[in-house]
Amino acid sequence: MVQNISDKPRGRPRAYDRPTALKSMREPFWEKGFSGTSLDDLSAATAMNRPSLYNAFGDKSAAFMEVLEDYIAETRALYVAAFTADVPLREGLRRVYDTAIQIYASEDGKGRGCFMISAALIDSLRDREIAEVVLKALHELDRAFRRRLKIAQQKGELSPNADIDALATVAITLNNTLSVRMRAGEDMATVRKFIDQTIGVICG
Amino acid sequence: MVQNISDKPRGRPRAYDRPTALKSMREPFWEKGFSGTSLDDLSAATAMNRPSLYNAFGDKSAAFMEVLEDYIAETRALYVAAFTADVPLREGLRRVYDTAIQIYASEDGKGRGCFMISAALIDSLRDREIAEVVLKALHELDRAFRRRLKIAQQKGELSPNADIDALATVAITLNNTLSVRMRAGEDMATVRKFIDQTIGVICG
DNA sequence: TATATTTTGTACCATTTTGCATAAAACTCT
DNA sequence: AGAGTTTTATGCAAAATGGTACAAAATATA
Repeated sequence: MVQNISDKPRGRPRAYDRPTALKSMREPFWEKGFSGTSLDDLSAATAMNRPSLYNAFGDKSAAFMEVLEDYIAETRALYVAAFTADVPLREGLRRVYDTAIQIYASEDGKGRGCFMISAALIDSLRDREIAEVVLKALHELDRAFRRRLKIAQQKGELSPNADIDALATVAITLNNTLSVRMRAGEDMATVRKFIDQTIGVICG
Repeated sequence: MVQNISDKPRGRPRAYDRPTALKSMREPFWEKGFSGTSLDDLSAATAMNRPSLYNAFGDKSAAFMEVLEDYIAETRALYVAAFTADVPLREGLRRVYDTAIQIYASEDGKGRGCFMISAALIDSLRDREIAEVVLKALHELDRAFRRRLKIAQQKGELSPNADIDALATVAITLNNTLSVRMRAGEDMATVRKFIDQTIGVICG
């Protein structure tokens, strides 16, 4: 018997929206990391009380993993849009890095970096699953950069002799560095200069 | 009146060596971060009891700052040695990255990344002083890369037309990325490939 | 309206954590 | 040897934290 999604469930209706709560938990985790975030922080961020949190997401560790995976899924879509835009390579790369910058900056303008790199990796030694999920997502981005440069080469935007994988590595390392620098509070002029310089090296 | 360093102090002698204790505290902080490390962890790592820790380093926050600054001072010396070696650029860059890899790998072979990037930056939003210290140290490394490439250009190892600052940025972003990837458990073959590829792009 | 069901809100418990108080220990100086 | 000084060791108090029990609230169904 399949549960009809439109059936209203039996008991008291939930006061929270699960996807919204996930995004709300992202904030304290992003700012303070797993260990630095208390259940009270999560409770305050989501406006849910503790038992509801447990019922919805399990313990703190499970909640963090789900927030991490939700972040990856959400940002993947943003990156894909930038990577698949049918524009010249220079403009394409710029869109990818603009996407990164937008993700890595919090709404108040303060940089906080990539959630994976800035907030999740600290626990990669304690929790192997975190390391695996993050590494897999990083590799997915790596492949996207390589694909993008290969397409550019096929279109004649890059020399047929160019070492595409090596240039992709240059593009990849910038992306990881953007996270590090924005979390460290690097001024945006420097960040943009890094981007311009790297695109210059890649596109010649 | 200047205190004679050879004078034995008056009371019960310390059972710990301050610099050694600093390095011991580095381990749990590196692995678990500031929030994830308890005073019991520090006590166990240093074999000092709590009151001695307080007397020697102040509270946990002050201890972390001192560990961070000690790490920066120690690794600075290692990097300087690599940067100032009188060898061809390719070899010089390789030595710098070999230094980084050695620092970023723990003794049991598991990668843990740069202490600043992997362990300190998570608290950069909470503690502005951490952000400032880390950013300053990153900039110092940035300048070292630029200087090294400038020297190579003067020696004719790089084209007079080459955009040295742009190439330095490529070198810099690899270094930051090495930390990220090693913390994420990237396999060393991939890490070394990143290095080879980046050196290839810089040195042509 | 009564009952079953699910969520919410309050309160609570056990553990961990930070920080400190106090006395014993180990040393120097007189 | 005795007094003075500094560190160590034990232990404790207050607060924070993770997790849960339980009754009240809100809904669908009979």
